[in-house]
Amino acid sequence: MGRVNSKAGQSAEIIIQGDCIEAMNALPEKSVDLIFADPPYNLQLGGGLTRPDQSKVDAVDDDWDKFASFQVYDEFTRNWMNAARRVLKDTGAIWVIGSYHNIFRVGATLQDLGFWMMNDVVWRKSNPMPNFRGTRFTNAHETLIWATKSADQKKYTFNYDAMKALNDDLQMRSDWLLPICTGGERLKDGDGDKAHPTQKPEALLHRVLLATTNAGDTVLDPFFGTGTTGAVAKKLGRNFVGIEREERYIKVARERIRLIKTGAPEDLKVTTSKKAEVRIPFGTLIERGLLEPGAVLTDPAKRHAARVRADGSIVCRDATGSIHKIGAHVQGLDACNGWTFWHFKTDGKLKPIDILRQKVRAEMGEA
Amino acid sequence: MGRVNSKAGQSAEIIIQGDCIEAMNALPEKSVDLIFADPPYNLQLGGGLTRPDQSKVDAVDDDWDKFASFQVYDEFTRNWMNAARRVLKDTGAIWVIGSYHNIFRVGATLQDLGFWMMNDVVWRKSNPMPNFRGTRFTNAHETLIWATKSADQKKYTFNYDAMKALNDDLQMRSDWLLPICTGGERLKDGDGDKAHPTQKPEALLHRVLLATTNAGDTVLDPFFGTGTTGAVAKKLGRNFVGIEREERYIKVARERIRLIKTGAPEDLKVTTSKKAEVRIPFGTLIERGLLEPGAVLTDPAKRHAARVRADGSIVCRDATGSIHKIGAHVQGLDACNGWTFWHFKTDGKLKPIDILRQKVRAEMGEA
DNA sequence: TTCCGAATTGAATCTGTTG
DNA sequence: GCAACAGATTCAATTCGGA
Repeated sequence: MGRVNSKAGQSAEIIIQGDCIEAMNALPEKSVDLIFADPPYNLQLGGGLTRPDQSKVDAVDDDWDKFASFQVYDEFTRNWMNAARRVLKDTGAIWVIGSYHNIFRVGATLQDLGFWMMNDVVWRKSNPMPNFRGTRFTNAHETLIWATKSADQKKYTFNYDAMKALNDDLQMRSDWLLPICTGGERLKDGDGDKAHPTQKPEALLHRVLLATTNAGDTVLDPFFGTGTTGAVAKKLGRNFVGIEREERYIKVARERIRLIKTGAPEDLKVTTSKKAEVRIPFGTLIERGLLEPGAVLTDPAKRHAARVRADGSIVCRDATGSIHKIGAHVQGLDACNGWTFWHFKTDGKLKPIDILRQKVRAEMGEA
Repeated sequence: MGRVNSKAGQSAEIIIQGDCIEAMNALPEKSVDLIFADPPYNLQLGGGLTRPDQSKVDAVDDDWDKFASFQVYDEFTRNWMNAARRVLKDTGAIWVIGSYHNIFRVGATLQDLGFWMMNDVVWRKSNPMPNFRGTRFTNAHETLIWATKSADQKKYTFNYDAMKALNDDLQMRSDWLLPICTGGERLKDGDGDKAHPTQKPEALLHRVLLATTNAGDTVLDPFFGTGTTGAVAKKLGRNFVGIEREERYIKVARERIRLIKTGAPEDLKVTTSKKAEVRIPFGTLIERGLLEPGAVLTDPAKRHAARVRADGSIVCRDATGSIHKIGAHVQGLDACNGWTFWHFKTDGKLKPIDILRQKVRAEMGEA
């Protein structure tokens, strides 16, 4: 076990190689604001699975997902959660993600240890793997649990208005529709194979960190893998500590995070008060990486320019608000359809942001 | 405790008033096909919970009693689940619905008792109650767990094709979007207040029963409430046994169910899978003269050719065997469905031999 | 270069009957 | 109980290759 990467200064990025329990016990107590944990799911797969076209499904058969029994898994869970609890500030919170194989044990253990559940959140996958044999319902979601350190903890971070802004000025619900991690975001090893079997999408972490941390907070991920938590934390100006046992994952994570740029502080500010109404969640574009925080939008004639912030609000000179509100403001009008007014540059051409919305709609299928 | 309503004949509708554990223990073992359970999680409303030693549990909403209350709840859960397990047929299954307050304990207990999870299913509420104080995500879903009696249980009911038909010919996913129970469906008492605080929508039970029971099966609901399970079971031609402690809920349930009419048998038929159809050996086609010995079969691209022999085996170059074996062999695969792979020429066109099988099935159906 | 069809792939507790 | 074998079974998104 050893510290791999540590940077002093305004942004701490720490990756520790080793067992997560030992590593957490070596950290100062009550030192982190949020823990995001993606522990092994304890899948119990039978023989090989083939698709109808007889191709083979690449199973998660790694050693780190092998447990002898529920009892052994529960003990593992209690141990890492106790270590996590120690390093968590009293005002801190924890997120754990899992599937039906493990999430009920995870949830019960959280409660047993005194964590207090705020929500269970369902990640609905827009493109899950089908059930090839027609034996069950398509396993189309995973479950996240968000819990504070204790029941009597009244202070915790929840950026309610930022979530609302991200969701078209409707309260963010407990079910989130997001695609799984594929395409360019999916990290590959030298052979072109996936670098990690269970890489999570950045959009998921974006929402988690935006909702329950503030810029400058420290996020701990005890099952760091290829570093999605670190990548999004850096992008959003949060400090992070990642712990990972496998050197090969750390290597990938370091290179990945090296290339990430932190958004400018003014872009990372999130809405703290009510804003004008919007119809389509513009924030989804940022969450999904179609626009970066800090991206510049202009009108077709380039008379006005605005900067995009992480929660989907935009800034033009002194004014902050939705794409519609700011669009109306700069034109001196009462109303404006921001989707067609604001443009972004791609391939040297200005295009309305509405084409990005269409892209998202196409990807997400139903509303 | 007493039996309130029992009807002999083709459709059994039984409502039992009393404690669900005692009542289940009084039923014959291995007698029900499906259990649907909506257990209480608010221990105060659950009322009359007792510890194993029969001592009364007092108010459990104080922080100091959180751990004690989880233990008591787990004990309660183990007790009713064990009783449920006893009355369940070996081919039977159980559904349990809950929210984050109790579902993790319920799920872990199911696993501890040997039930085998098939899916966790998310009921997404299209019209959830908002979070008025803006302190959390809108609690917009509940979780259902579908589990069979044991891991090595190979036979269970899942009407895959019926679910697929219900979902526009796409596999039914594990997330279901349904409205909460309101309007005319919501039962009221004499004062116009809701008769039961957590009445479930019939649409939810409709999907559960259609997916995992057949007409004529017996469904048990140990927390019957105002009888949604019974109402839908009757509508769909399933027998049911409902157990409920409170007389006032039973009264409402009886009147409700009395008004329900069972659908006509032909309307209750659902789309079935090919697996359920009669098996036709390939040799039958030759026997019946639909293919002559010596007939030539090819794949759609005409890359491979095989000759049919009198006993239903086929020959391709040196290899002899079943249509499936040879189909797999020539493609270099482990398996192949010979019915759809091999084609024969008729009217100058290539057609899969599967249409001949369909012809035989149609003829057998008439006979 | 662009467009269209084919191929690939993702945290999966993934068959049933006969001999 | 195990081996052999029949034969049923997939959605969304991206990438690749040929026209």
